[in-house]
This record gives sequence, C-alpha cells and structure tokens, in this order.
Amino acid sequence: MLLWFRNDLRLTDNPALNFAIENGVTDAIFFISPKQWQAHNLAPIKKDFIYRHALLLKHQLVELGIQLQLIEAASFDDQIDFLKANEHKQIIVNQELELNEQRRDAALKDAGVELITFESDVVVPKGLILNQSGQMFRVFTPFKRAWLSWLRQHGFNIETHPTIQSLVFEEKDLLAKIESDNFKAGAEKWPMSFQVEQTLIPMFMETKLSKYQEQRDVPSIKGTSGLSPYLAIGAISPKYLLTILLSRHPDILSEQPASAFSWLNELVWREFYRHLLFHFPNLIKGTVFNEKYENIPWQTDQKYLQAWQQGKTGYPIVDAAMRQLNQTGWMHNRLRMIVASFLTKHLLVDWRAGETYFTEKLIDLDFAANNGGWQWSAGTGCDAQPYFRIFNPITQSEKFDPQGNFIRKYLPELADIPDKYIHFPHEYIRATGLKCYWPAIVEHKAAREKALAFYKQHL
DNA sequence: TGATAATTCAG
DNA sequence: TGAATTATC
Repeated sequence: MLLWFRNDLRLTDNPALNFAIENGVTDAIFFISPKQWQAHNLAPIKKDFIYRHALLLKHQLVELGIQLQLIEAASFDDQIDFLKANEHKQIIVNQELELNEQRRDAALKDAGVELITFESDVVVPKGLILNQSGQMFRVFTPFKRAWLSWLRQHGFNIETHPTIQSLVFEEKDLLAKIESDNFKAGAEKWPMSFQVEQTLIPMFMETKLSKYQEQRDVPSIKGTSGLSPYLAIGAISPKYLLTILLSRHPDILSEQPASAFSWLNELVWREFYRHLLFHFPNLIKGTVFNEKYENIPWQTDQKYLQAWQQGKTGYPIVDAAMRQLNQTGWMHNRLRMIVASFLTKHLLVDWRAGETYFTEKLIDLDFAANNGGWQWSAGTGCDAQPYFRIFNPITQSEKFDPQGNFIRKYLPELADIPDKYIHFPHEYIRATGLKCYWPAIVEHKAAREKALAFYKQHL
C-alpha cells in the first residue's frame, strides 16, 4: 500500500495517514504538478506555500518511519501514468472535492488501481446536510442551523494517531532548508503549519476571539485568524479547529458566546460552499448557479478589468485592497466583498474574470469558497445578495476604515489627506491643487443606476 | 455579510 | 429639523 498526499498536507487529523500508520505503510508520495497547477491558474505564492508544506511533511514523516517522495508529474494524466506503473495497487488517500481531481481518481479506479478513500476536508461529511425535501440548502442560514443541529446530535470524530501526538518537532534547520528558489514567491512570510498549531492558533483563541465579532471587518486591524491558507492546502484541518474551539467554548454549537461563534460562522460558510460544490460539481466549469443570469452581456472592455486589477479605479478603498492583494497575495475578507461588488456592479465586468484574478493571486485560494463568494457578489449565486444590493465603496470605506488607516498603508500618496476626505479625495485634491491620485473610473451614483437598469433589463 | 429615497414622528 | 422607520431598488 502507498500513502498519497494531495490536499491534506498535515499530520494532525489526517485519516488517510492514520490508516497508513495502522497498516505499517512506509511509502508515501506527493506530486509536484506545474502544468496542472498552471491549468488551474494557481498563484505562485500558493505553489510556494504548498511546496514548503510538502517539504515540511517529508521532514516530519521521517520521524514516523514513512518516506515521502516529492515526484514531478506535470499533469493529472502524468500522475495517472505514474500510479498505473507503480508496484502498489492499493493507494490510501483523502478525497478531493473538485471535478478534475474526481475524474482523475475515477480514471485510476477504471485502470484497476484501488483507492482507499477518506473524507477530511470538512467537519460534517458532504451530502448529509439536506433540507426536508432531501435537497441541498440554497440559503446559508437554514444550512447553518441544520449543520449545527447535526453536530449536536452526532458529534464528530477527530483521530490523530497516538504516535503522531507524541511527536515533538525541532524545526530550526528545516526553515532554512525549505527556502527554495524554484518556488519562492512570498510564502516565507507565513509561518509553517506546526508553528501555527503551537503558537498562532492558541494566541488567536486567547487574544482575538472575544473581539472577533467587532474587529473582523476592520482591515487595518489584524482581527482575523489568518488561517485560510492552511485550510486551503489542508495543512490545518477544520475538525482540529473546531475541537480546540469546543474545548474553550463547550456551548459553541449553540451559538454561544456570540463573538467566538461569529468565527465559527465563517467556518460554516466554508462548509456551505464545499457542500454546495459537492452537490453541483459543474460549478467548477464556470456555470452560473442561478440560470436566470446565464445570458448577462457583461462588459468586455479590458480597460475596466485592468484598472480594477491594478488598483486604479479612483476609489481608495478598492485600490488599496487590490494593492494588498497584488503585494501580499492575500486580501481581507471585507475588502474581497467590496472589490467584488465594485467589479461586478460598478464596472459590470463578468464575475468570472474577478474569480480568475483572485485565483492567480491568492495564497488561500479555495475553489469552492472563491466561486461561491464571487457568485454571491454578482448576484448569480446560491443565497446571493439580490442584484439591487450594491455596495457603496465610499460608505463601506467610512464604515470599516474610518480613519483611513488601511487606505494610507497601501496608498501612501494619500497619506496626508484629512480623514474627512480620504474615502473619496477628488474634490479635496481639486480644491488644493494636489496631483496625487487618478480620477474615479466611474461616478458612484450613475454607476449604481446603470447597474440597476442593466440587471433589470437582462433578467 | 446594503443603499437610498420616501415617510413618519419627536421636539 | 433631523432622527427613526419603511419601501423600493
């Protein structure tokens, strides 16, 4: 038997790994697949992050007597060829959600390779949270209620093998070792998963969780957990996070206390979108969830898309957010909603273009959540906001970045603009004769009215 | 996980 | 007159 790591680069709560240990498996593989990653538009920083964690895992597995080989297989077809030719005909894996990955696994089975499959990417197994008519929920809140109720009733198992639990890692040399020129693309700023488990998660629980509800929407404050990149590559498991949360807040499945629950709520959104993709696998082919929106003639002018990508829309909160994405490979969640609304509603650009750009840039790219979020913003999605809910980028900025601290960080040219004008500085700039910022690409009120008419006409 | 204009109501 | 509420997009 062979242990095959994919989107589960971790020791803690890894059912495939546990099974391998119990059965004395000593061989493991992980594929480095540049061509496939390219086909999925994967951001360089995410490739870097994956590579680092694969190397970390290789190092950690030595302690368990398992040899992890990192194998170059350019595409999924090459992975299939490798595994068909391999001596092992039983392969232990954790299931992957996305369509290409599922097809690859199906092709392997057809070729006579037996996959021993576990599910480890969600807390509640996909397919079990259904409404009264046996369908997937189409609205988040009832899904959340059913999800919580299911967990209160059934609980969940987190299995970490005793051998793993007793391991202690001394990683001083490792961090230097995994600085690879091939992949280096900014991920070195993110701590490795073992540091996250040892330090970052306990710190977050101790110091930020009680203030999460009030601070999570403020991009100038590091009020979020910063765990999304680890969840996205499977370096940290959602069950592990819930286990720790439950140990501190035994009533969290009854939505108490409120602030801590608002964090769990975000994890439930993650589950919602993964369950959704499980039920509607074709979402990955770019289809709109709500077919009513199938034939919207989105704006095709590349100038709008490029201005948005480069952070040159003339709306400071949007431009600062896009610079954060371009410079760091990550963007605060509140800002993701603001820039997505701006691209789809103010510029009327196809949400798929924004989805792709996020994919190309984000360290924490998760297909299900990204697609779900974009369709939510565009109004085409499952439990989407109605098309007439259009974020006002100035109001949002005043609300969530009142002193402009975030804006000033990424738009230093606006550093000296008074708070009062920072959210839309054009009149102030005109009055003072400064030339420090480009004009607004569209005027809010007119763009809003245009968007309302546009959606109304094409629905 | 909105925004805005219209309307109501306290003072 | 301006805050609170409601209706509409």
